[in-house]
Amino acid sequence: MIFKNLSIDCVIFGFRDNKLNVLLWQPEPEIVKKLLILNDVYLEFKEIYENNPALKSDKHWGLIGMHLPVEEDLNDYTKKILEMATGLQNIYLKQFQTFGGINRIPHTRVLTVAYYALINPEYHDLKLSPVAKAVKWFDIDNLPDVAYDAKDIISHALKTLREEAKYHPVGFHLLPDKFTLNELQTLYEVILGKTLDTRNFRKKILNMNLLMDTGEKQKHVAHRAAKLFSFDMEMYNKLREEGLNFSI
Amino acid sequence: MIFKNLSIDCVIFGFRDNKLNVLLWQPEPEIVKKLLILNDVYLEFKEIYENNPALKSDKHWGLIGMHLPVEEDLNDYTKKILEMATGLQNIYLKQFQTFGGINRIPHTRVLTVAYYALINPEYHDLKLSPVAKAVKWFDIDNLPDVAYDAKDIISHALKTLREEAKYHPVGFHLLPDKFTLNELQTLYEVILGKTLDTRNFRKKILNMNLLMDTGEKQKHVAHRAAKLFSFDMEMYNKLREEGLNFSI
DNA sequence: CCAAAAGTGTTAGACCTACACCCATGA
DNA sequence: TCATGGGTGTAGGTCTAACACTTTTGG
Repeated sequence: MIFKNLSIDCVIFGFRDNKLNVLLWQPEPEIVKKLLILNDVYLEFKEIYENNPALKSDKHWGLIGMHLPVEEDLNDYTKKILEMATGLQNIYLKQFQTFGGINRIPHTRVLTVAYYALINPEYHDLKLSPVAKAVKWFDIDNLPDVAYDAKDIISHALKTLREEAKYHPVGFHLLPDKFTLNELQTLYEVILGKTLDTRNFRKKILNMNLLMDTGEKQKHVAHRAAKLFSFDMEMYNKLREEGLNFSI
Repeated sequence: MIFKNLSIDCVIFGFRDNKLNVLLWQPEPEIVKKLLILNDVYLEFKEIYENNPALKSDKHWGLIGMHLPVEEDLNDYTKKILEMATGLQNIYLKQFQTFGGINRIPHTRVLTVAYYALINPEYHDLKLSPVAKAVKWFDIDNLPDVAYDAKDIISHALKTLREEAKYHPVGFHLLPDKFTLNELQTLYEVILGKTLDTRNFRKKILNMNLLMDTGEKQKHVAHRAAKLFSFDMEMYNKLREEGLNFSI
């Protein structure tokens, strides 16, 4: 049994080509069917699906999400949805808002608990996901037509992420294990929406003792190769707890 | 019609006797009945009520909240609940988390959208509320027995409030319109859980240009009378947007 | 050797911290 | 006049902001 009036949506952020992207899906009938069978909720879901023509449109994309089964824990089930959609485990995930407007979805009343997730698209293996064919990254400044109030949800997620990134070192989840200082700087410029001074940025970051020099360097680049850093989990967890001021 | 598996809970914070307090209620049958009739949802609510013996206990207190009527907007309805419970309008209110654990409430599955509110107890008129007799302030470090997972919800609310207070000037909602710098300092000491240096606190606060000297002073106090300040709404809104570092 | 990005240091000003005494008031 | 809390200044250290050139690499 699922809650017909309660769904979960995930705004999955990734950092690609120096831009923030969001992972959206387009529910194709075959894929939806597969998903539903996997979850033993076919009939109920089918009803919801049939009653929502927008879900079948091939012009509209949607946030990755589902209705919550009655017997599932809210947070745990969201993790399952994410694993299914990305093939990744241990994703950074944050519940940020529950949307409960009256007319957000026509002809029915559904509340949506919204989460955002931060992943590194490099590690995201579309082939591992049963919904692979319908999943695609979109530049956050260039979203397609999107179902219902997904745009609101995305912009709210972005606002919350920006706020969080000011004071907590969350941005790292969007990078590969090894990254250059310039990649990190660009990421923060994109998240915070302003340009940063390179020298000051480096000083500040390195002073936090958050980064470890891996000893490796970039390879095959047509310019001086940059050092690769990874981040120190222990310090990361400490700074996450304490908070920090990143509003450079 | 109400959502039987979706409720709203409000953690209402007030600042009394130099301590953070929470407003809790004890649903007495008469009062519950009144509430239910007011909301035209008597029968459904009665069923929920009858099936939850904990709600009738006179040992347990609960957060102020109700199930959401299907035709009501989530945020708007929460405001209504608050107005009903406190007699106040325009309360500072923040949705901070939706609780969706499987066994949070025995024998039934209810998800709860939780909010916290900040009010100044001075202005809170119990007589204006239809649930007046059952409502009481409790010191946050000295809570009574509480229904279900209310303790979790309260401690989560407190954590979120602390986090918010570090970077946004929200504490002011807990004070009367006119207050002394020492009241403000004590409030921040309580919220942040540490003592602050008086001289440094004053310098920092006054430098923000957030406070206006009302020209008035305390009266009838057995010591030098302190200046009364109010705060500048314009600057307040600016600082709320921008964020600030209050982690003194 | 050229293009492209990596990497680096200094200075002036702002802000933070630590710290101790006199002042105004009512009882 | 005393008890109580209100109110103030300074100095040293740390952090921030602004700013331009040299280094390394592959093509």
